[in-house]
Amino acid sequence: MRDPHIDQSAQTIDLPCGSAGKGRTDRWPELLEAAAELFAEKGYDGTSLRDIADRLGMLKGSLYHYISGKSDLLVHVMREAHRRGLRSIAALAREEGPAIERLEAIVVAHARYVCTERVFTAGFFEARRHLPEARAVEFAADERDYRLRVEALIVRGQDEGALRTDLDPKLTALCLLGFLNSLHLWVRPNGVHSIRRICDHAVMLGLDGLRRR
Amino acid sequence: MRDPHIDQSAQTIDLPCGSAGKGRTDRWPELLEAAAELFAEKGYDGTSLRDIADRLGMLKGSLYHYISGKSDLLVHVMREAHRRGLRSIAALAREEGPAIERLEAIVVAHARYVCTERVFTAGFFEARRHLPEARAVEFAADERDYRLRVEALIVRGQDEGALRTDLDPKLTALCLLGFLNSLHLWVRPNGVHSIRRICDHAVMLGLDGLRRR
DNA sequence: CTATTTGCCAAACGATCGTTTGGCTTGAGC
DNA sequence: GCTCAAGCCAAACGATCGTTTGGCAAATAG
Repeated sequence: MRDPHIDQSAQTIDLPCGSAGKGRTDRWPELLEAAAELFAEKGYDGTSLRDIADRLGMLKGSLYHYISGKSDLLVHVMREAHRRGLRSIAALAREEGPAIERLEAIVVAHARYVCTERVFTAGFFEARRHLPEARAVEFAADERDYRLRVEALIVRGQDEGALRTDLDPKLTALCLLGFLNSLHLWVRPNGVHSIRRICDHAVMLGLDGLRRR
Repeated sequence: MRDPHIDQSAQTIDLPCGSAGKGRTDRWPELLEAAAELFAEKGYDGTSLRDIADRLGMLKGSLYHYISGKSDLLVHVMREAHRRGLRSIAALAREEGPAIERLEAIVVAHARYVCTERVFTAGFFEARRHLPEARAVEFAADERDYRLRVEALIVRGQDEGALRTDLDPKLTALCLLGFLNSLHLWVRPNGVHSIRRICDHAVMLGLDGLRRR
């Protein structure tokens, strides 16, 4: 069986399917979206291949033309989530300028991504839970790198006099990122609060604090 | 089959088992702890009754002397989590005194509970996902009540001049509680950070903010 | 002592799971 | 027109799931 997805380089942003064909139907994007959506909604173990196939209007056995197995979808959901947001957000941590401004930009971008790409964010964390250790390391390095850069920004913010010095950089980074990564758990797609306001409040809670100055 | 658990009033703090017996083995607490632990670790659908029975050293069929079915465990895990912490934490929101002090007390107590009772907190949110709508309303009312009280405290804190007035009370309460409820996702039981320090940082992030004053 | 209940085992049930196989249909390339 | 691969259906596989049933051994009550 063909499997153009497994070996696809994580560096490219091309669709995992090597569809250079012209008029052929290729439902890989649909499959990926359906898998992420169902994983986010019902969990990995709670989603059967039949559920996914139903959403595409096909039988579960037919999915094996696109994937090598159910666990295969986990990796691709994570890669897609990774591709859609984490990489570009992490890039913000590498730019220059005052640390406090970089932190603000990161918080806003991270919050915006988690809120707008709710499905893939939830799918990402759901997938990570069920990924075997060997597969998880592929993404763990990037996450760790991202967290360390935020940590470094906090340290630099302290040195530059913008951030209070009585907090532990690592613990603070964990709190901040943990908070941002949990937004998708309660933010609702068509909720009463606009994403813009949610991002504003994320900055207020994360950086400014609630206390009056 | 007996089922002393289903009809047990949610008001008492007695163990769900009516074990007035003297020397009998009654492994209900073990069962509850094992279920919560496995649900938190592997998820509800990822945990089989055989997994739970194995941890107690018995066969899966034997569990039906304690429960009426697998979904039954969900309700009991949530009730236990509810009993252990949420009720006492919510009580803090009803006490008197300056709003800002009440908020601080709530944040500390909530963070401490989520960190110390990691298993039942994770089990609580895992259980809530898989609870049928009809069962979920039993707990939704308490959660909503708790959130509304935090909201009211934020409003009062604004009126008293302790909190900044440019934030939306409801959205802020959602952010704050969402942050606290997500601590269990990355806090590790025997991690390098003490619970005390984690609580301190939760207050810093949630109330004081990171910026230097 | 006997009678009854508790706690658990042993075995089986139907249902559903992920996965495999073989074949049909359609459209592209030569 | 022929060839070949893509895309999907149909049917089956063994494994595991939650659940039920019958029964045995020990402890309790009378």
